[in-house]
Amino acid sequence: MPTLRRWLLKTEPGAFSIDDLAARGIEPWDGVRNYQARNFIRAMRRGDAVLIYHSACAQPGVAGLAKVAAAPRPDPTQFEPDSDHYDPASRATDPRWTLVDVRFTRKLKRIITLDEIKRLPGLGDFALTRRGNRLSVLPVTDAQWQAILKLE
DNA sequence: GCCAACGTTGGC
DNA sequence: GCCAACGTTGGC
Repeated sequence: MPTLRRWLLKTEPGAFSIDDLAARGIEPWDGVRNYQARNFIRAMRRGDAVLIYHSACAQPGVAGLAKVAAAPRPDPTQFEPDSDHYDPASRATDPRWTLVDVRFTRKLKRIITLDEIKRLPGLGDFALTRRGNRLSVLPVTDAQWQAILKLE
């Protein structure tokens, strides 16, 4: 039995919020165009647990929980000329960008804010609270996961 | 809307 | 391969 891992996915709620994910059930997490984030996506496995994080909004923070619904697969939007995420340099024989399908688990009772998370002691090295943090997909340790959810 | 951080691009 | 310019992210 492989170890299930934990991740954090950012989304701008103005574009796609936890409520949108709740309504959709499963959503292909497309449009990630950063190599470090992509490499984390490629490391994901079906069943991995995910924190859904609202960014670039009035109250940045963790809004809900989800799971990786299936193994990573090529992001089809990279081949769609009309897509904002079109990448003319990507080849079908060797797709550059990858996505996972994300399944809604539940919405938190309240937003656990970035400010609260920053104040947590003992988080260790955490990409979310690192200076200049811009990664939209990042790993979460068991200890970080538990410390964050304990705030709910 | 501002701006710091930081990834990417492209001239050389 | 260097590095300045540029674009994007995201907190505030």
